[in-house]
Amino acid sequence: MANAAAKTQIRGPSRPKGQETAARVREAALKRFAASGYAAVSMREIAADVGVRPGALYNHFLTKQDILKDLMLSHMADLLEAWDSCDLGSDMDPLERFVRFHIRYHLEKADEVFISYMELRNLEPENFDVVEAERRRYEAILTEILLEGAAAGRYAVAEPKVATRAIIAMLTGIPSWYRAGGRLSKQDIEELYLELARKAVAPDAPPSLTGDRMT
Amino acid sequence: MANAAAKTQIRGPSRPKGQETAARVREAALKRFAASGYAAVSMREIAADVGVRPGALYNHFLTKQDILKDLMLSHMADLLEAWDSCDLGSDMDPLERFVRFHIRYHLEKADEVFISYMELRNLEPENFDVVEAERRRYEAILTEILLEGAAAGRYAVAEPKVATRAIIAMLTGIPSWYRAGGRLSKQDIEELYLELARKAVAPDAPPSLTGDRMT
Amino acid sequence: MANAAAKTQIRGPSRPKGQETAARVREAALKRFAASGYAAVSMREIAADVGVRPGALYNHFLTKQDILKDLMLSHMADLLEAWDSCDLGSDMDPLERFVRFHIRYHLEKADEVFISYMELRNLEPENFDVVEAERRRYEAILTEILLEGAAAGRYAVAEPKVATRAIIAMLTGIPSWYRAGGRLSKQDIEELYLELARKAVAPDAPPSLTGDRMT
Amino acid sequence: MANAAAKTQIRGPSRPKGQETAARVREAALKRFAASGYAAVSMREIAADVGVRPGALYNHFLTKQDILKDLMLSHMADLLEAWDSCDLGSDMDPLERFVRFHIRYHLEKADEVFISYMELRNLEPENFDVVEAERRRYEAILTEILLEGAAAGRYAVAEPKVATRAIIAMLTGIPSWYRAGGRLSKQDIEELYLELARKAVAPDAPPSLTGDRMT
DNA sequence: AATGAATGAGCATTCATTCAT
DNA sequence: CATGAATGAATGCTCATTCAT
Repeated sequence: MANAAAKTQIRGPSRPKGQETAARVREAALKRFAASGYAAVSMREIAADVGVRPGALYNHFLTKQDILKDLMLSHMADLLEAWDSCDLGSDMDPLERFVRFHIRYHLEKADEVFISYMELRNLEPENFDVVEAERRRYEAILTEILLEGAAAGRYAVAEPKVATRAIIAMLTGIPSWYRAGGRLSKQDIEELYLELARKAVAPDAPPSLTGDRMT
Repeated sequence: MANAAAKTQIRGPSRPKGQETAARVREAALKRFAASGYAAVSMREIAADVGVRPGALYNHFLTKQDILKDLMLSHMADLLEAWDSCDLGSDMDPLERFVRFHIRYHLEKADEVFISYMELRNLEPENFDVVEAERRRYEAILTEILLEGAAAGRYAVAEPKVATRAIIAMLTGIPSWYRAGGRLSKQDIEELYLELARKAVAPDAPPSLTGDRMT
Repeated sequence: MANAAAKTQIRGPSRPKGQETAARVREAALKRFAASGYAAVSMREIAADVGVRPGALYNHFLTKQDILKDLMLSHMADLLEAWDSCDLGSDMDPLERFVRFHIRYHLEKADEVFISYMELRNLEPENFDVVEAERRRYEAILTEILLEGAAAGRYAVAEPKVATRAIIAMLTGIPSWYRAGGRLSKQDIEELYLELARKAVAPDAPPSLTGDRMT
Repeated sequence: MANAAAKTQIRGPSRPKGQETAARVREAALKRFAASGYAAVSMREIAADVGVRPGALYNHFLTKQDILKDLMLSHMADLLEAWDSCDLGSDMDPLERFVRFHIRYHLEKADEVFISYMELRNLEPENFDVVEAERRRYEAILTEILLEGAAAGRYAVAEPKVATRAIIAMLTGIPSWYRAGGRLSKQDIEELYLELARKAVAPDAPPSLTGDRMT
């Protein structure tokens, strides 16, 4: 967790009120931004959600932009940290591991993911650059997996960077249509997308009948 | 062309001034909405781009919402119409045809495509429903292709609807990173994504012949 | 008159409403700024005085600062113009002419004068510089009078610039205590200050009894 | 020293911390008020200058208005007290003594003097009345000097109260343009203004002897 | 078809001040 | 004495929209 909220307990619970409020602001803003978009959300609405007067928000965030920045930066940090401490079996095929991790994380943190894509253009350039750098770091993880796998002959990818973007776009689209309680469970979706991704980069299927593939 | 403008073109160039203005409004709004988002764009900005006072916009569109609706509805109509009159060889494999069409169209109409994804939530429910219906019609085209291809044994897709969304998400992500003049040409990209899509739904290497693979 | 209001009649009374409103805004702002100070006056108050909603003010002035700038710049321009077209007998002693003009003008335009002194620090640097330049031009008029008079032996001034500031400060103080209907009429005040100013720069009184002054 | 701080100094340095803070608040407020005007200065700014949080100011002053009142009342008291204990030779001509005292005091306490003129209108009526009374007391000093001098034939003043205001306005204008290190030293200015003031109220050259002037 | 002026609601933000800790 | 958090009101300004001209 890279949330600013994490700093709460430094000096014990001496002044927990403000930290709680800040956390509730983050929470309310996240939902509102995801639902209506940054520009369409007013500080008044966030304040009302939190149960506080608008002016009080400024005890916790300098500006509205600062709330967005906080949400997006901590989301990216959380994502990378979550991958680093991903507890999916390390014996699993790396692509499978990445796909399963990505789907699970993106379904769990749908709002964070959504605004991190939708609100990029509302970030001030400096913050935009930070988020972009983190995004590239995340993509690099998959690119590296593809490169290594290709070198080992497990995958066939002409352009690992392109394949990276293609797979990530494919997976990231899931939360936009997945609805809990639908026909397909998260498990089902995970398996289906895993197969699509795996096949997309699979070594070329032997021209059907050529048994000479043991090279 | 499904642009509202087209609908009144019937009587020749009798009233070219207003039509022209309306077209310039559409053009300006399209660029602004794509760049900053519907909520962040003001009628004043659009008017300034067009070279007209804000009030004049209301001679051409009832409301700001109406401009968005016009752009999104006509985009969806244009997209479906473009598919219907797609001139890619009808002897081409249907999936290949769809992929090539989709990539070309989405790279050519990047702004329209972008806002049709980003601004869905800013559409009033009624307009939203129309756009959604069109989108489903478009997706149904690919789903149908996959179903038919699967029936013919050309593709293997466990869940054609899921595969549809996966492929479309994959392809639609292209304009977000493609830059003209980059290392890869549109042609290159088309081939790369075509291969990814094709393999993703390729029939599993016939189990009979894969016993010699490193299971 | 250098007031923007003067531009009103360019194209006949075709759109007189806006010009009238702008004039009323200037008038209301002038009184409020003089009474309470620029920083303490709200756009809402001005709008209420004018009988208009706050937003309407922005059809006539870009910002609150712009109103202040308009008032101060046009005051300085008016002042210099008034001096140029001053109809006090040109046969009058120049100092007398300046003193009478200054007192009359400053008693007539008390509010404008007041804010032009009090609100200098609330002007943005660029506008401040303009006003300061005008003020120096105005002071230069008196300095020139003193210099010429001294050269002609009519006045004795060791430092014309210092004497200028001294006299102007003395005269400009009048509106801060003068109240119409008081014991002294404007006429009285004019004569009294004229005498003080005249004597202040009078050639040194001959050490009382030395009749040798005909040099 | 008439500072409110002085009034609680009775028990020695028993509580130096609070006294120090109050003094620093006064100091910071003085500079800010002089630079930007009372209305344009926020308690937050003062607090920041002092190195304290806004709420802490209220341990030393009841309100923002109270700080202004404190500064202005103590300035007027200090001014009168300084005159009373003025150490300029008592054999000096009283007008000269007043002029020299006034210039020196006003150049030394430029900020205090400045706000005591500029912020009068921001004083609540009660405090305003007190300051006005003190100001009249101060002016009365010069009026008395002129009256006595006139009675003794040393000066000629038709209206001592008018002359008082004229001279004080003249002298008080100095700090608005004087800059240390300029061409004229404080000494120079003192002499120049002294001469102007002296001559302004000088007895008319005895009419009997002025027949030879260029009437 | 376009303008200039207006509206009424809303915006992000700041303010002086309070008060429990 | 100082703090951090809050309030309630206000601030300058922008907005989509209307409408007489």
